[in-house]
Formats: sequence, structure tokens, C-alpha cells
Amino acid sequence: MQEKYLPHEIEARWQDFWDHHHTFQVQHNPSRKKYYCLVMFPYPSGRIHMGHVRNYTIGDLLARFKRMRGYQVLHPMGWDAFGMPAENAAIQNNSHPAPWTEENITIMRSQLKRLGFSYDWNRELVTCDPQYYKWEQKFFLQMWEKGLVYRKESRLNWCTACATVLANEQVVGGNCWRCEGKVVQKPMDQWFFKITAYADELLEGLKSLEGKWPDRVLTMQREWIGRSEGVLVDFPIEGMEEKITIYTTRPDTLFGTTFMSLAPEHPLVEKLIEGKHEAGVVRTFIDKTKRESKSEEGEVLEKEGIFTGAYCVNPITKKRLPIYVTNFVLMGYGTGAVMAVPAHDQRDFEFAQKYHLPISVVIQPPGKIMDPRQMKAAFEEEGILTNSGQFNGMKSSVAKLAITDFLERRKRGYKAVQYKLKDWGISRQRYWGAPIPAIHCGQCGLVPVPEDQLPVVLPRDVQLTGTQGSPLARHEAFLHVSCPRCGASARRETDTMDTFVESSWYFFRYVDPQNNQSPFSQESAESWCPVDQYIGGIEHAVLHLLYSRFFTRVLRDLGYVKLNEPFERLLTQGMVVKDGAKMSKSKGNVVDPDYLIEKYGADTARLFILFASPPERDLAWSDQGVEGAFRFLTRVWHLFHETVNNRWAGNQPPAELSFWVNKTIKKVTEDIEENLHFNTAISAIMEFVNYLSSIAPLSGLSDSFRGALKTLVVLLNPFVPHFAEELGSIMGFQGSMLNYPWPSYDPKALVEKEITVVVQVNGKLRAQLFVVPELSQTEIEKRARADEKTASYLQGKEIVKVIHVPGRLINFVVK
RNA sequence: GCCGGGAUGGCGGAACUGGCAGACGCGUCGGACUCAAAAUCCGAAGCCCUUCACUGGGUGUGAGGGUUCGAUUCCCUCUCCCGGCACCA
Repeated sequence: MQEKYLPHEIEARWQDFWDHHHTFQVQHNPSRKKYYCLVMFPYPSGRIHMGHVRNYTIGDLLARFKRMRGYQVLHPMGWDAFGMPAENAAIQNNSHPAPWTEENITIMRSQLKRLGFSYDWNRELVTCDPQYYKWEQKFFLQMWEKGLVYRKESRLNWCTACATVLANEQVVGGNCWRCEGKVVQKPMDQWFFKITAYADELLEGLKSLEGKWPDRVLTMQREWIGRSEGVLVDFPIEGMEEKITIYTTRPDTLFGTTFMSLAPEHPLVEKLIEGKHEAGVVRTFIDKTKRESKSEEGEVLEKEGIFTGAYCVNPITKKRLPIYVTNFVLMGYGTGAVMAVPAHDQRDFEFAQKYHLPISVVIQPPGKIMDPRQMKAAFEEEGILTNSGQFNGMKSSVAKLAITDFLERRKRGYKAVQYKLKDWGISRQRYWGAPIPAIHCGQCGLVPVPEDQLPVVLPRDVQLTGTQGSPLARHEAFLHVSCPRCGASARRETDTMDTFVESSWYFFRYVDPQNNQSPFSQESAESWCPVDQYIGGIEHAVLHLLYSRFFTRVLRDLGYVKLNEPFERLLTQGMVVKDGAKMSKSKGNVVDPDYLIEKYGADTARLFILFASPPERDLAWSDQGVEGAFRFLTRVWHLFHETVNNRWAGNQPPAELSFWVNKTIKKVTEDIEENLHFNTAISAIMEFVNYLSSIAPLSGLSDSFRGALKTLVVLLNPFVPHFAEELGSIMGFQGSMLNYPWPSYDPKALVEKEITVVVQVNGKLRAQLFVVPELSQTEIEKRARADEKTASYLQGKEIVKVIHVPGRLINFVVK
């Protein structure tokens, strides 16, 4: 055994060993229990950063631990390879996204290998591979057939100078981020996935994840879906056939409606103002609002509106209500029309005050009378109905039902459920993505690409300019096709899919990645899915995780899988921060993983990351902390070195050695398995090492001491695998430590022979007694009183009460 | 504004079900080794006061209050920090 701990030599050797012995390859075996451990796959952006290292270290620890616990573990890795950075880099370097992506993958793969992660590299997948996105195109066609895909006009950011669609984050202050050209809202036909068809199910499904996913992720998804129950109510328009339908969650306030608010884009507006002298000003107002509505994020605009000259009628009171177009009603939610109840809705209240519209109180707080003239704000809580005809005196909750019922019976209103969730727009006017398999035919309209023509391969021979729109639209060979239905010459769809589509199902492909007959066999999916532990950043709390849940249900309904939820447990790890900020190039506070590996080795990096904080919290980087981790490994190394070289003379292991061994096994096992608190597991190992070092001189030659070292090596294995493999082989383990079972502990060995009982007087610590666990209260009390210091506090006092917590403390309450 | 999460030494963090607060690590200080330094090893330490010293006492988990023999832990009020949502009718 080397005297010095030489991480590089050890790590290279064991990485080779694992490679040659195919240690990480896994084939499903129905007789063994399975564990699918997945970390969110990376975008191949260039090099691995500390966030990746943290993410993958946590996954690797669990994968190795579970394997030692007797599971067959699926632990795959791949690349989320489509996306804009590749395209931007290509534009900048006048090259192509493919080689850029491939080079990055090569670099990052070798970095991951140097960190010693236990991936089954045979299952590696790359989403820009036609053999991958082929199946995605197939899903698209099947979803289309099922009515889950549709086209709709929607407004996009359009740079007039580049003739390109921009993502929201590429619009800077109303201008293009690249050329600073003017950005306008351009309506374009877009492809959508009908995720709203699953809104209720996606919401309901969250219940089954309680306790297994972080609460805040569940809350965020719940709010994002944003379900509300209410009523659609029809308001007849004076002098017109049409009605205005509004959505409200407060039918109990219906009697308090004093005007009507329409969104500027509401389809009835034009009809309402037609031929009226208000038409001109209303149009001007709408134009102005459209320009301003792209307001800065988070800013609440001053409420404004304009009277249309038209009136509608409250279906229940028959009162005549002026119709306004306002800048605060959203077309995208509900019906784009709102019954305005200024007394009980703050927005309507502000608007009514500004434009001197009547305020009518119909809900009174219990035991109070509100006067509209005195009100400073709307009363939005529930209360007792007033000025509401036959519903007077009812509580809001009761009146809601009663009024809804009343409206339904007269066919003036209907119960309705609304969601904030919108359908998923998947069209991207971008080159580097999976082509949408559709054809535009002059005769037949939109025609799906026949399945046997998949994949629709993204052509490689394009020039990216960043202007003039998608290069696919100029690629003659790609563009021109004959219509699969009528044979006429037709045009291929040039939009590509949102890259979130690839990541919505990659976890299924891993179970059977080489399958060229189907996306994956049902059998493999049933064997491995769901993912038992999913690990990734909180930034995906809504989008990626929601889309994956949606896709899983779609694939279930298409007959591919039998599950509802793809990810059984979710761990969202915190950021890696340094000097109080997230590591980033612009802040200049990045620590390069390669540098770390060169200086200390992968095991030190892994140990520090796991030790520095619990996984869900942010990790504060500390160079000295890394030193500390390295120092710990060196200390352990020396402990083994001295032992195998018989440097210690003693052969008398203390009685409590077995207690220590068992206590440490218990603590480490439970911390990993139950709480995923790796930092405390490591501190338990450190305490164990400290103890072993302290007894080494008197017991280093004994078998039980050497046995304890063996246990230590096994416990260290998931954390610092190269290190543990090396010490394991020195201690006589054959092959990889991964094939050795995780140790169990003996509960009998955990029973202590002597315990500490704390003596308190009025809750203040005064003495400690060292006693056998079974000692009676009377005896403990006697000994406590015999203690000199305790006695001095009891002197001259009356003992009111004695509290004895067995095995812990005795407390004298005195006066 | 609404909804979450959090606040513990100089720092990262620990503490079972309400029972010795500060485990473990970093940093600091003192000592050993060394010509010297680094590395390593041993030891000290929440803070304040007290004692020549041994010691002794008080106080302490963001602030204030409450429940309890006993509160980092439970309840109420407040402050600050982080995250999410934000005209959603």
C-alpha cells in the first residue's frame, strides 16, 4: 500500500476497472427489485459546471447506495441536445449547430467519466439524433389523431429587421436583443398541444405526490394550473341579438354589478361600437392599450377604460349597465368579459372611483353596515347579502349556490370551471429542433406526414444567418414535397418543436434506448418505470415537470405505458453559490470542476459537495472546505496505512467498539435512505473515523478493529467510490465494492451499558449522573440529591414536584 | 399585494416525539515537531461577567409575548432575507 494518498492514480485505475468489467451496465432481471435513479440530463452547453457536479454526485451516491442495498439500478445519462445556444454559436462562428453540439458532448462526457459516475453508458441518448426524435414525431402524429394537437393563430414577438420570431426573453425593452430592431406583435399560426384537456387530472395527480415531492413544487404546479370554480352568466345586450357571457367566481355579488368590462380584444367590441359616435375614441383607446399592454414585468398599470356607448342588462335585476372597454380585463382568461362589482372587487372599485360609476353594496360584513360613500376599498370577503332581493340575509357561501341554481334554472347561467393553464405552444421558428411532421397542401390543407415516412430528418446542409427567418423555409429539398393525400405539390411545415418536448419523455427512452421498432417496449417500461428518484434543479418546478406529467398521461392513453405519474420521488437541489451569488461567468465566481479534479481528485470534490450542506439547500462554496474534505480522506488513508503495516502495538479493542460500528451503520443508512441528508451521514462517518483513530494504538492489531475498518470502507463507498474501492481491495475485497452488500446493524449492540442522566433544578442544568439504564427513579433521585452541587440548590427550598424522564433527566421544581 | 420557505457561534451546518443547544467540518488561538516554514499531530474556544489561578455565575437559537417543570422545537404578534405568482374576475 502506498504511504501517500494519490487520488489521480487511484481514480484513473478504478475508472478503467469499471469500464473493463462493465460494472455499471444493467439488464433487467425480473427476480430482483429495481431502482430507477435519474438526474435531469444536461444541455451540452460546453463544459460541466458545479451545478452539474452537485446534481450528478447526489444521483450517483443514491445509485451506488441502492445497488449495495440489493437493487438493480438503472442510472442513465444523455443529452438534451436541441436548442438555441447551439444555433446562436453557429451563427456567431459561421458554422453549424451539429458539430458544436457533438464537440460539447465529447468534452462533457469525458468530464463526467472523470468524476466517476456510475452511468450505464450503453444507454446514452442524444435528442438531436433522428433515431430519437423520430419517436417524438410519431407521438405528435398520434396526438394529432386524438385531437390533442391543433393550430391556432397567436401573437408572437417579431423582429422587423431580422425577420425572425423572438422568444420573450430575447425582447429587450421592445427591441431585438441582437440587432435592436423594432419588435412587433405579429399574429401567426402556431402548433399547440392540448395540455388543458388534462388540467384536472394533472391537478388531481398532485395529491398522489404529496410527501414525495417538495411541497413548494406541488404548490407551484397547483397555482400554475390555477383551477377555479364559478359561473358563466349571459348578459343580454340592449338592441342586439348577441349576449355578453362573463365568468365569475362570485355569483353572490351579482346584484351589485354596476357596469360591464370588456377586454380590448373582445370579439364583440367592434359590433358594439359600429355606427356609434363613440367608435372613433374607442378604437383609439384600443390601439393605445395594445401598444402599452406589453408592460414591464410586475408592473400594474393604472386602470383605464372607455365607454362604448352600448348597454347590457343584468339578467337577474334587469338593471341597465353601461359597457366599458378596459385595460385590465384579460382576453386570455375566462371569457374576456367581467361583470363589474365595485363594492366587492378592488379593481372594479378603483375603476368606478376614477370614472364616477355607481358603487352598490350587496355584501355586508356581519354586524356592520357599509356606506358606499365612505368606502376606501372594496369589501372582498364573504358576508351577508343585502340589496339582493330574495337572497337577502343569506351568507355568501349559501347565496353562491342559490344564485347559481336560480340562473341555471332560467338558462341564464351555467356552472363552469376555469384554469389559468393554457395550451402548450410548441412551434418554434427555429432550425435546431425536431421538425414538426406536417405538410401544407393547397388542396387538402394540413396533412400529417405518413408514419412510414418518419423520421422527417432535419437537413444538415443549411446556412444559419440569424436573419430572414428559419433556414428550413429556404431549403428547397426539404420544403418541396408532394402531398401524401392527393399527390399535388405541397410545402413541408418548417416549424420545429419546442425542446421541452424532447425532455418530456426521455426517461422512457432510457429503458430501451436502442429499440428501432418502437420508442420503447412496453415490457421494459413496465420493468423500470416509474423513475424512483428524480433529481434536478428547482427551476424546472413547473415547465419540464408539468410537461413530463402531461406526456406520461398522453402516452398512457396511447397505450404505451400504464402509469399516471412518471416520477415517484423528486429532489430539487439548491444552487451552488460563492460569495453570496450564484456561480456565473459574469460574476467571475466560477470554480472549474476540472481544476478541482486536477488539484484534489474527484472523490474530494464529491465529498465536499455532499458534506457542505443538505441537498435541497443552496451550497456555499468554500475553498477551505474542499481542503478539509481532502484532509479527511488523507487521514483515513493514513489510518489504513498504519494498520496494514502493523504500526500499532495494541490488541485490546475497547468494549464500545461494536457499539460504535453499529451506531454508525444505523445513522449513515437512515440519513441516506430516509432523509437524503448526506451531510449528516458524512459527519457520522467522520466521528467514527475520529473514534477509530483514537483507539488505533491500543487495538490496531485486533481482528475487530480491522473489521471496523472494513465496515468503514463499505460505508464510504457511495460517497467516495474510487477511494473506497482502493482501500477495499487492500482490505481483501474482491472486485468492485458495489457487489458487496450494505451492512446491517445489530440493534442489541446499540443498547448502552451506561447512560447520562441530567440533573436539573427548575429546568437549569446542575449535574450529570452516569448510571445503568434500568436504575429506578427513586434511586436516581437519591443520587441526584447526594450530588453536592445539586444539594446546594435544593438547600432551604421546598420541592414542589420532581419530573423524571427515563433515560434523560430528572428535574426538581422548587420554591 | 398573495402564497411558500427561511433566520442557530467568526463561517457552512447539527439537534429524536418538547428534555444537556452548537455534533461534524472550516476558520481562529495555543502547544508539539522543524534551523525555519509548510504539512502533520495534540489542545482550547458561543457571548458576558468573576477569580492570581483552579473556579464560579449569568446569559444565549432574528425581535417581543404566551403555553410548559422545561421551548431552536408548539401558539400569537412583528422584523428581515430568499423563492414563486401577480389586474386570473
